[in-house]
Amino acid sequence: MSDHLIRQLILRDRSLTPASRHRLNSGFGPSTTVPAGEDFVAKGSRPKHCTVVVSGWACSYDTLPDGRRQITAFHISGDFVDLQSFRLKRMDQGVGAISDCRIATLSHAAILDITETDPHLARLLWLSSLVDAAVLRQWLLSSGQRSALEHAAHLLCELFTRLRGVGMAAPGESFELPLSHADFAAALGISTVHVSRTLSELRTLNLFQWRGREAQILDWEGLQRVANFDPAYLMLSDDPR
Amino acid sequence: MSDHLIRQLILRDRSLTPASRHRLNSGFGPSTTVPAGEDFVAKGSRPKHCTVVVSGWACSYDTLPDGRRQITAFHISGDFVDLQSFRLKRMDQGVGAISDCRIATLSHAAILDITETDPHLARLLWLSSLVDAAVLRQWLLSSGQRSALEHAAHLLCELFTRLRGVGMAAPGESFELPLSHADFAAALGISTVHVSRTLSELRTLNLFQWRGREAQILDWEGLQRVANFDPAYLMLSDDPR
DNA sequence: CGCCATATTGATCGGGGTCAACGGCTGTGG
DNA sequence: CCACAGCCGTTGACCCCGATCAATATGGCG
Repeated sequence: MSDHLIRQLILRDRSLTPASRHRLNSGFGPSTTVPAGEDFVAKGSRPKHCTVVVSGWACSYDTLPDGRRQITAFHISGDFVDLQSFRLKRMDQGVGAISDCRIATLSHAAILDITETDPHLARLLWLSSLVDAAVLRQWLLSSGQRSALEHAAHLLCELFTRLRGVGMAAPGESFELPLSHADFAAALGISTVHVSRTLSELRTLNLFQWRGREAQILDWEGLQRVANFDPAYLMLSDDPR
Repeated sequence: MSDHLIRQLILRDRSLTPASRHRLNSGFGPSTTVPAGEDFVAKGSRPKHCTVVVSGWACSYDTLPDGRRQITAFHISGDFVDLQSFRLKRMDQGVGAISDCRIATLSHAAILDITETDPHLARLLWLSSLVDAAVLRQWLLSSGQRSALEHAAHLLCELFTRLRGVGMAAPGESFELPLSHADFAAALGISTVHVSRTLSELRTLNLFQWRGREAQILDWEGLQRVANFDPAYLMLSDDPR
């Protein structure tokens, strides 16, 4: 179990005690691997545990009967992919691997026990699901009000900020973005053709470039300005403001 | 304090004890009134309590600097409007009254105490925020993939089902829908002009009609079919399935 | 090397936006 | 009791962002 989960939690609450950290870590089973493209949580299932991404990229998605597909979240190293399953019981969406992934699970029984005996840690898990919801609200704002260019820029700002939170990206450097244009399109709610045109516009504006699995932000200030991005909702920095 | 909040919680967990119910209820301050159109939770504020709608309709929304506005949730009687403020501290959106509202508040201190000493009730509050997130995922799916007609139908199905949950709507009867077309448009992410056209199409299809504040579903099965609506995500029925 | 996925580019189409004029309701003051 | 204002909803005309269709690169991999 990599420590990216703990690292994210500490970014959100410095007062997490070593005892709680250890307790959380020791609750996980051994990590397993999932090949790219394979689902590891099925829509409609009733999981008995919650899953964390240890390495690689995954996404949550929902589909309409005729095949239209909406990605509702991207999950990177250290993210819970289905914390909601602890209480919702039945998955209202599927979760699949985008790249080859390693994943680890924490049983619902263990989480129940945390809520009974470690309220501080329990509140932190609750916070984690609240941040997921805050991200969803931003996606909804983007989907409803932002243009394709603004929407793409905003999503890239979000992903970069989150990757930075677990040390997988740094300002000025390129970072790994193992998505296909089809994934990106399913997250933005636009066609793959328009993804291609939108990315080429971002490149033309000297804001962002992406070739294969390697992406790079060329103008961080400019990209945030286009997107109207404010990272506060991600709760990944300690500055109290 | 009306009992719609408790009613909703019990729909989601029958095992809520009378002691917990009483404890929750007695934590609320006296209810106050808010006139239609007025905001009662400001974006960027740091609330010290969470607010519940006792009667009337409210909405959460976010705006872009140039004025584009996205409603992210409608709140009816018995709904928490900002449960996330308990942990997120800073509101990432505003909440305003759509019709004249009565509201009541529960201090963060009281919620903190609940998490320390009544884990069962705490889990139920957590569930409540998880259902809010499930609703958001449906809104995102609608916004990204459904046509305006499907999207409108889906939102109407959601609202009707939730109103029924608190006894404010019944199959075959008309119900109060105190929204303007502008509100509806800001929730769907379309223009008011297109709201008008879309509603007129629903009327033409004999699915739904709405005049002034009074709305009526003409064909519940048909409306759900157009919307591809499955109420399971709202967690408002007890059937275990 | 050749295959199949994925990405790009061009041409055309269409859902929904924008602009504008009009109609209907409600409230307020004369 | 009417006049009129203001807001909200409706309808028509036209426009544009992004969808769709189609042809053409590109590239990872057996």
